[in-house]
Formats: sequence, structure tokens, C-alpha cells
Amino acid sequence: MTDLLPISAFSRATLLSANTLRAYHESGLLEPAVVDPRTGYRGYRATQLGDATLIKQLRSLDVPLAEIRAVLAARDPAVTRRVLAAHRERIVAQQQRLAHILDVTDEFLAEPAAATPLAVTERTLPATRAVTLTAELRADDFAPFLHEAYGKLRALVTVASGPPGALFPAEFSDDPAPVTAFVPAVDGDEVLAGGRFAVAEFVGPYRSMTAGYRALGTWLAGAGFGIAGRVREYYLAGPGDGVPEDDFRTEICWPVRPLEN
Amino acid sequence: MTDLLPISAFSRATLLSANTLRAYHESGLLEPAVVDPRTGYRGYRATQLGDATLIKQLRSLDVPLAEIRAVLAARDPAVTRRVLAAHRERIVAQQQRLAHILDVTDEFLAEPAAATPLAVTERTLPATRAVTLTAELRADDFAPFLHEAYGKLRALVTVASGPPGALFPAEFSDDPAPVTAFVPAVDGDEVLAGGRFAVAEFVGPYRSMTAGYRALGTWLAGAGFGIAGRVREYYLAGPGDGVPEDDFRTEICWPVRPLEN
DNA sequence: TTGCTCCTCACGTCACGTGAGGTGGC
DNA sequence: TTGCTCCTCACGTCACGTGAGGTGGC
Repeated sequence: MTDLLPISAFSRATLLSANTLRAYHESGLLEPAVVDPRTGYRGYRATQLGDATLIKQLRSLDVPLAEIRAVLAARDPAVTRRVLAAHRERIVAQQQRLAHILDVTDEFLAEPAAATPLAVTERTLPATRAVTLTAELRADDFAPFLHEAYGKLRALVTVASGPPGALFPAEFSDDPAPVTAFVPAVDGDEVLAGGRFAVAEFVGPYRSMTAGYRALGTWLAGAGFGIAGRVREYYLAGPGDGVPEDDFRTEICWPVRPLEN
Repeated sequence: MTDLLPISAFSRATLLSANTLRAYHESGLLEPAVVDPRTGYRGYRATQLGDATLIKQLRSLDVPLAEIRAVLAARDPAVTRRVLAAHRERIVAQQQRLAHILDVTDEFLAEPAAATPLAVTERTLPATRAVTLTAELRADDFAPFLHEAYGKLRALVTVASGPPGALFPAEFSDDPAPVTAFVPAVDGDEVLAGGRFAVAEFVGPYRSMTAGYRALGTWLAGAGFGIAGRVREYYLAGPGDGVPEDDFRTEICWPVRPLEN
């Protein structure tokens, strides 16, 4: 009838730590059979081992203590079933969430640039004269157009006054949109407007840049921060500059409006 | 250059709560561009929106703040890839854990009695005379043997001195083990030993009982608490007592040794 | 001056783990 | 008396959410 187990023995038998047992006592989940009123020493009975190991099993399934409490209070298979069925649904929901997380993580792993933050600063650019070539194009046709355009523009420009660049639609879509290739030149017959720009420098191949670019464009547009016109890129180092793709440097400049907030 | 966003505007733009932004400030994850030294008011720049929304995206993937910090500090796709690859592994591990949890939960749902705690008490039983029938059997043969045995025993007993019962091996295994059916009777020629027992009353069909029984037996044996002999069952209400299966009542009695601990 | 914004604590969440500092049991 | 056990705080974990109580800005 006595035959009490001190917390150490009960802990060894159940593989629950003494601290955990104290916590279960305090929360009323598993009360020791006896508590010495003078010393506070806890005494457990072997007959409590069943409850203790059931708690341990359910915890290993992530069942919350509150629901284990309900199972223990009822000692009724019907209640156990209800609790476990509700728990099962939570677990399935967690699985679905993890599956989605894996999908998105895999997309990012395929294109780490999309999840790599660009350092963005603000800058005021002056109005600039340039020679330009413009076409109405879909996204897939941007690259070949630019390649061809710079060939033509270099033939027109004797002394470039800065690195070549281009103007793109602020948001990507599947519809054709105007793209302008330009080379700054003091005798250019077009004027690129000056103003305030958010500027990011991207290092790496153009292929990777698109991802980071699109992400930044999305938040700028989505956050309701007006983009005052087309986005400008300057090709500080690119093909023809004798550097490997990974060292291509591109400045991306969003024309920004002062905020109204 | 000024054009600072107060925390409310930055919060709306990023869909991060003001509290979360304050926490990110305090932890150094995302410092506001300006903090008024007198009022403590935070001022954010639109150029910080990219970092903020990246943090939000990575948090939605459960990436810990410490690793987001690393991504932000490096601004390097190679670092981003390493962090996400490590994160991916953690997520996969979580998925496997959840899959295991689902398996076990489903087993319990199929047999809720296995996860329903029995109320176990201790009791001292006196030595009892009984008539008995014993056979060496595998688990599958227990039930038909008992059914047949009670027919024979009732023919031998004029006045039973208690409910019928049986003795089983303490641990289940696939090997044959001795099973004894008994009916207590004052003129019985066998004596069931008395002693101390852990006693649980199970309510429900025998089919469900096995699960709870096995679970309790497992912890008793696994915890090193000596079971002094075979487990005894008393069929307080069973077939032939005119009650439905769900109201069958069975007492399960484990003979226990005083503990040495 | 009145609302509204923003501030800094401080505490709660969840289920324990990890000491610190002190006492009981043999 | 000496170790060893056991006790009760109290704090840390993780990433915030939720007040309380007070001040700044227009």
C-alpha cells in the first residue's frame, strides 16, 4: 500500500525527467499519490505508471497537454477517439503547410537570387542626353533586341558619356511593352529625365537578375509606392567588357515619387 | 532624401505589424533608417521595403530569424542557397516526423482503447480455491479455449464462490504459453495464490481490451517492475450475463512484487 | 486643446530545460 | 557529519501579440 516511488525512481521508470514530472504535478496533469506536507517530497505509485507512459506517448505525437488532460479525465475510448481525430486533422494541416514550404523553398533554391536581398539606396540622377532605340516587345524578346540595338547605337555614338542602359516596363506581364535601349552621349537627340531613383546594384548573370528584379518590382508596386515611369538599368560591366558572367554588374534604378503618406 | 515612413506606413506597406517591426529593430534584423533621439520615433525608407518583404517571405517558410540575419548580412546568392538548403533539410525531417505521428495516430484511432488510460488501483487478494483447466496455447487460441473450458468447469462446480477468471502469461509473444481457465469454488482442488495486485477494470468488448491490456503490460514489464507470475482476469460481466458487449466488465489483476528501489 | 500616433516596459504563449541556492534523509 | 536527493524559485527558449501607462505631433 505504501511502496511509494520517489521522483527519481518514477523518472527512471517512465523516462520522463524529474522537471517534467514536477511540471505535470503543478499543472494537475499527473498528481503524485502523496506529497509530504513538511518536505514537499513527491511520492508516486507504480499504478501511476500507466498514466505517465500514456502522457509520454501522446506527447511524442505532439498532442497538447490540455487534450491529454481531457483523455485522462474521461478514461473513455470515445473521448480518446475524438481528441485523436481532432489532433490528426491538425497534423494533416501541418503536413500541407510543410509541403507548401518545401515547394517554395525549392523554387528559391533553383533561383537563389530571388531570395537574396539587394542593397537599395536612393540617388538623384540628372537629366541625360542619349541616343536611343525603342521597340514594343514581349519579355522573351528583350535580350535579343538589346543585343542588336547596342550594335546599332555604338555605330552612331562617337564618345559615350556613360555606360549603356535600357528602360523597361515597371511591371512584368505577358503583353508586349515598350523597351528602350540607350547609350548616353552629349550629342544624343533624346533626353532621359532626371529625378529621384531607388538604385540597386546587381552582381551576377542576367539570367539570375530577373528573379531579384521581379521580386523588388513586385513589392514596390504592391506596396502602392508609385513608380514614376519605366525602370532603368545601367550595364556597368557586361558582355564585351571581358569579365565572366558572374561578375556582370548592373544598376537597377526605379524612378520614385515622393510618398504621400 | 528625407521622405521617411513612420512605422504605421511601413507596417501597412510590408504587412508586418508595428510590434514585429519593433522586435526586428531591437534584434538588429531590420534597423529603421532614422531613430529620433528625442522621441524614439522610428523612420523607415522605401528602399528598406525589399529587405522587409524578404524577411516576411522567409518567415512564412519558417526560416529562423538568425538565418534570415545571415542572408541579409551577406546579400550573396551563394549564402542564401546554403541557408535555404539547410532549412530544406530541417523541413524534410519535420515532414518525416509528422508522417510517423500520423501513422501512430491512425493506429490509435483504429483502437482507441490502446490510448485510453485505465484506472489502476492496488488491492490485496486472498488465496482462493477453484477448479481449473490449463492448456499450452498461442494467443489466437485463447478465446476458443476459454469458451470451451467454462462449459466444462460449470459442469463440475455446484456453487461458484466468485466470478470466473483466467490466468495469462504476463507478456504477449508468438510462442505457446500456459493459459488457465478457473471458476472459484470452495471445494475446488486448486489454490490460486493470494497477494498484492495492481487491478484495473476494463469496460467494453474483449476485442478492445487486448489493446489496453498489452499497453499496460508493456510498461509494467519495460519499467522493470516485477510481475510475480501470470496476469489474472476476472469476468465480472461477460457473454451469458445478458449484457451487450460494450458493457462487458473485466478486472485485470497484475501480481506485483514490492519494489526494491 | 483634442484625438491620434508612437513610445517603452512588462507579461503571456508552450512545454519544458537549466541553473542557483537551500534543505531533507540516511 | 558527509554526500546525495529533493525542494522551490527564477530565468531562458522562440517570435512575436497584447495590454498598460505615458508622451509626441498636428
